[in-house]
Amino acid sequence: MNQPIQDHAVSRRIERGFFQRDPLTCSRELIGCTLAWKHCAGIIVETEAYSTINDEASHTFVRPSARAFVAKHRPGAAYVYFNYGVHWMLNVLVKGGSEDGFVLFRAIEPTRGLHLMTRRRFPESAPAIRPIQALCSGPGKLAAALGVDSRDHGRDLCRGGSIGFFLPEQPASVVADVRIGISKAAHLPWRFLAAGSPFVSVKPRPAVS
DNA sequence: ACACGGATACTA
DNA sequence: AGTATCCGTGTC
Repeated sequence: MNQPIQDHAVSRRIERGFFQRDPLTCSRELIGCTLAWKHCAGIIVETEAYSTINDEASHTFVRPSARAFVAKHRPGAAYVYFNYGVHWMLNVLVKGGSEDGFVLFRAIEPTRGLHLMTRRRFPESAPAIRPIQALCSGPGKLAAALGVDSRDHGRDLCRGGSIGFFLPEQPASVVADVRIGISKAAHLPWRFLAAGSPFVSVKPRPAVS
């Protein structure tokens, strides 16, 4: 259990240049990649894109502090914030392409550190059979399972070590859908999911034909 | 359907 | 200071 990242995976580590592109491209291409976070890891199965350009749902639209964050950090920096007084949200800054913005991580398929993630998510519970599909099936769940909090705000996710992103053996099949849980600019199809994955927060609505 | 709960950025 | 808003989850 808790095996370190394999050598072949290390060679597939995503470098900073990956995040020097626009939010939509990064959000789409991160689907199927592995997010490694210390002793835990999972396959990214759901993301959302937020842009600093004409996106009312982005923090940068109304928060000077978010705009300052974009200005001060390099692409690949973690943007972490507390929402609804309850949950931490993990984003990564993308910067230097046609548009700057963020990718919000909404769900991963857990692959490593399952016991640790389960303990973090259900600290008071006795060991019980939990549906693994629901362990990281939402941005708040994901951050809680990985132990993400304010200390990770601004962290460089491209420095190597036990935290980082890794390309899959082969590209995933990706589906696009509208973003979830937002009150503004909710019609934009900027949510990306691994096709058919049971580990997502909300299944995509069927495509209209 | 609803309670839970804090950071941020307003108004004054 | 007080108020409005917010990219959610679990339980009712």
